[in-house]
Amino acid sequence: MSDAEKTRQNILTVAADEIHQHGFKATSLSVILNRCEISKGALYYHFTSKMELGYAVFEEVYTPMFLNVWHTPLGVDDPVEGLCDFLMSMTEQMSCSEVVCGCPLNNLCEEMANVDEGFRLRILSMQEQLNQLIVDALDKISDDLRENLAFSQVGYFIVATLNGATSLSKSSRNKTLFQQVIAELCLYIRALKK
Amino acid sequence: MSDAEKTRQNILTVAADEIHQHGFKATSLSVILNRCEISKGALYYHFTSKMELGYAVFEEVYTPMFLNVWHTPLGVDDPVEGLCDFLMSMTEQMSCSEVVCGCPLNNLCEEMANVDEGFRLRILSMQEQLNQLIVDALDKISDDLRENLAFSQVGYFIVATLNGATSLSKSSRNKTLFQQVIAELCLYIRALKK
DNA sequence: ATAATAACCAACCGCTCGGTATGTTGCAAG
DNA sequence: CTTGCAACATACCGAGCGGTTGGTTATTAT
Repeated sequence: MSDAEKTRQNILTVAADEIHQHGFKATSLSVILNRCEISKGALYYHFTSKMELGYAVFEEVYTPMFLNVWHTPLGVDDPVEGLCDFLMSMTEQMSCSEVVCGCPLNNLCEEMANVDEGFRLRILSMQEQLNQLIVDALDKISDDLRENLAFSQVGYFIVATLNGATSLSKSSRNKTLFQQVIAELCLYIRALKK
Repeated sequence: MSDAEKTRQNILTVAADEIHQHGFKATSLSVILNRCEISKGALYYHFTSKMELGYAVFEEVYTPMFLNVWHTPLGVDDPVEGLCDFLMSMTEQMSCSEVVCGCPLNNLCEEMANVDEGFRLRILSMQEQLNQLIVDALDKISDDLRENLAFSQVGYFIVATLNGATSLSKSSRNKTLFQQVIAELCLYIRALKK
């Protein structure tokens, strides 16, 4: 990797962390510059504006991260148990920053979806992809599931509840409420089976 | 009501709307001043800082609004049906601003819970009160409900899912996803009964 | 050897922000 | 009649923001 590419990747990594911690609007370019130990010229050489930097973070950091994180538990033989295991292990391995800062995708959705069309469409696409992962997984074992289930509806329900659960952990500053919601969510998911 | 009190109430109403639309940090005092047609001196006569204004909006506008909105559907003879009716009518009566701007409580939770302790504690208290309303309602008809239900857990689950649903409607800019999640939530709620 | 370009750096700009200090007005009590 | 305070208005401040401009350096092609 060339030096220039290293610089770019470093900016993306640091920016992703800052945006996760403080949101997009409250993220200061000068803080990113300080952490990367570069000048403003360097940043504006690689990105044309703060907005483009935000889009790049979304596409090159958040998107692959999310697809990867969800792909694994849904790819196993029994995605229902895969999902539940995944959710339960989330509550255990959840770092302090995740308890406090929430999910990057959900954060950006709350903050930016209604003020910037570029972010909105990227977020929407990501949500649809996640939902499709769930739908595909459920399709795979549809024989073991209850009749009359609307898979897409179920997928969005799961994603929505998970987002709401992270939101609750923000205000309580601990995992308890999150764990409770996840526990109830697992009950719901397991009840999808016949 | 004295003139001074009218001014104060007007500030609170306008600020509540601005905060709902743009979030707390992105809400500009000068915009509030313009909409209220008052000077900065007037605002700082009634409130000592932007933060105190935010707290006042939360306590004097949002809190009573939320308690009132939730109290009605949970107070009926069958709160399970009351809740479902309430949720379904929400999806119908949902105004454009609510689709786009989301729930004020959830917005503030996402934006402020991890950066300001004052907001965090107020939000947490509000969430606990809402949860208690649900728990009380379920207690009332516990004989008709399944055994081994953790009412508090169920309450937070419902609140979390609802929040996640509003989040989804932000990125899709229409009610469809919201309606789907709510429909699935109603299925879950009705399944609480024996 | 020189010219060109990629990859930066430092200084600065206009703007908006929350907040403050001081000035003004109307009414009510003495 | 005037004194005093509640209820504002006006003007200003420093800080931080995203973004721009004009260099500078190292590498590469000719």
